[in-house]
Amino acid sequence: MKNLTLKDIATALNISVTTVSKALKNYPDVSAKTKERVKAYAKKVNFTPNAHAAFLRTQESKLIGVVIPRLNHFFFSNVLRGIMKAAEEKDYMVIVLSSDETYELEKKQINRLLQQNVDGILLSIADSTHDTKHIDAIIEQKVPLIFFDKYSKLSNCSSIVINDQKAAFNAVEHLIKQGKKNIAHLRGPFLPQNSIDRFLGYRKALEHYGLAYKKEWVFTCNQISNEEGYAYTQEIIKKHPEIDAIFAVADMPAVGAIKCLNEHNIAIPDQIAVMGFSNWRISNLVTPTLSTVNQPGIEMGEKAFQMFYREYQLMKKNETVIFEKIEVDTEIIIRQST
Amino acid sequence: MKNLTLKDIATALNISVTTVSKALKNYPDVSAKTKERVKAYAKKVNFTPNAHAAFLRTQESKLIGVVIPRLNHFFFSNVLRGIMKAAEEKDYMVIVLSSDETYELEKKQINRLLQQNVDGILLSIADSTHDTKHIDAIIEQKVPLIFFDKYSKLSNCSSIVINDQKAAFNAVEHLIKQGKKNIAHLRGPFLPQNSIDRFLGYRKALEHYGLAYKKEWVFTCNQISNEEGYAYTQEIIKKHPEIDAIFAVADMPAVGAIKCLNEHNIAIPDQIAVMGFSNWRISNLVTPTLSTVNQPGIEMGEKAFQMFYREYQLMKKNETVIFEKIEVDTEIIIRQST
DNA sequence: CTGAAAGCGCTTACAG
DNA sequence: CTGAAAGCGCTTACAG
Repeated sequence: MKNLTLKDIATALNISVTTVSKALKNYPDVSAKTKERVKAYAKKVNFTPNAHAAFLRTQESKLIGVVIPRLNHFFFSNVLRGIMKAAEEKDYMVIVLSSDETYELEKKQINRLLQQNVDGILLSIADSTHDTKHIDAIIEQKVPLIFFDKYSKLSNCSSIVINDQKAAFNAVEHLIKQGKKNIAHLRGPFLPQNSIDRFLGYRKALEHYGLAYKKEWVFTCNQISNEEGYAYTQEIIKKHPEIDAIFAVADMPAVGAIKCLNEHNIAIPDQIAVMGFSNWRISNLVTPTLSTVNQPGIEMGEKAFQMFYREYQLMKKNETVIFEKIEVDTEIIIRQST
Repeated sequence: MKNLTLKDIATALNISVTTVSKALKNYPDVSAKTKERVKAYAKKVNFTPNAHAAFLRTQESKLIGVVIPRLNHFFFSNVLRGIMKAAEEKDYMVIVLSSDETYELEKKQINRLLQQNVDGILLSIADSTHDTKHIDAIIEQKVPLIFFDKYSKLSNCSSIVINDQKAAFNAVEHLIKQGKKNIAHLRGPFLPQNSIDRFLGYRKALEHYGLAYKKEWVFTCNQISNEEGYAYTQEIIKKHPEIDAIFAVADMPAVGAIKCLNEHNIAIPDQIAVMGFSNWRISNLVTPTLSTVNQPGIEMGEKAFQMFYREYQLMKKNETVIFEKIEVDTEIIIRQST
């Protein structure tokens, strides 16, 4: 069964293509009777307009592109779910591409999306992205661009992020209020803003509550893996017996820390409390369950799409777009480890 | 900066649109010199052809659609990664849609993809899908369709799956070889073929090794959750002290089982061994680490795309397509819990 | 209220 | 080797 066209319908009903097109789009200058005939027939033969042909005229593809650093990552999967859900409501479809955290691939994927004439691009930039020419190209082409989670401060467009600094501050504050005084930090690598911000939030909380900050208590997890969390915790036990709490940049290192503490029969949280970040599913499955910071990925995804949609509508009307910087609220999840 | 067209290039170089088009596509009947000029210029101005206009002529969108039951599911994320990776190599992009395990949404998403003129559809059907009219529509429109993981036996197309029955057989066989004799099964719900097959594999292994099958030892996890695993394990401890091993339909219930056994200080695997299924990341993070069956999601995704690509190429040449049923090998991962 | 015609940006059969 | 022209399937300004 070949795909039907307007022409097929026009021929079948013995009217013009113009009228068919107008009838299907509810133009006011078509008689109710004709509209009814056309619509009934279109439905009967299950007609769907050719999206590509329509694009050529309307310049609207009803497609957006999403570029994420990695796909099988719980947080990004959630963001993607949110995006897809919101897109669905506006009858948009989503092309998903991964940058694998590399600058080169990110650049390539953006070019592919522009070539495909997506109506907008939602991007979470790769850790290794060091310049923004490819990003500026999007903006120059007047394609709405929304950053989510990881963004470039240099680019002139909207973004939706969580306030990592504040979230980390709150997490560490919680540890302090539990009576902890010597708090170690398993931080992330130096490049993505997130891990810098979480580190800064950690420092600020210590400062705010008059606690010591010692750089020997900060350990860098370049892979953000549980293995690193495990290894550093071993080091902490051996060399820093004064430490009574660990705040990790993410749940994986925190899970590694818990594993290590369990194996050494160190009481969690009494001897050492552990706080994660992200609220991955696993945080609720380890023993003891892990206190963490919830990052509302689905909500972020939904809002990111809505931001695109708003800007796109304005752009179509040639109205000026004022860019937004939205911060989504995080939430401390208190479980057994603190 | 407006998008450039062939015409812009033609004007700039003072040659015809035809020649520009041919030069860019390396037609043999264009002089090397002209080709070079055109290509150099196109590169300089960063020209990319309009995909929609090209489609109108070629009927090739370089887009495939993927419909999965749910997105933030470790296995499907992996499949998607594999699909995207293989697609990338052939310069395809992937539209991802979720059916949320519902028949209605699955139907709708397929229609949307057909309307978008994707070159092919990769589908893992929803648990609740009970008829296949929407699927037949794909086949009728001569759009290559590949089932992955969850498929409908009724539809005439290719599929790539794991042999759940065999995988489950091997998993249970492993428990038996560890000396276990009274093996319980936390099975999945009744609808998806996977959970039926895993159950059948379990029964076959018992039968093959002359062990008792008792239906009181089989528990249905409708949500495939760790809570169910936990609750059923509690029941097992109380009412079926003879049970010395648990084989779960998936890792989550197995993790719940481990948690329950840990809390009751029941030695794993000496008193009760636990075997999961899927090799989710968590299986390596619980204590004791969970033995499980690895489902090679990435590989399945890559192959699924390649199957589509092969069929699509044949179809373009009007050659007959012989459908394939591919089974991807699973692998038993032995860790501390068995 | 209806329809003929132009045009979106490509590709390709055909002519020269 | 180059180019004029038709056509893919729509939308919409314009004429009647």
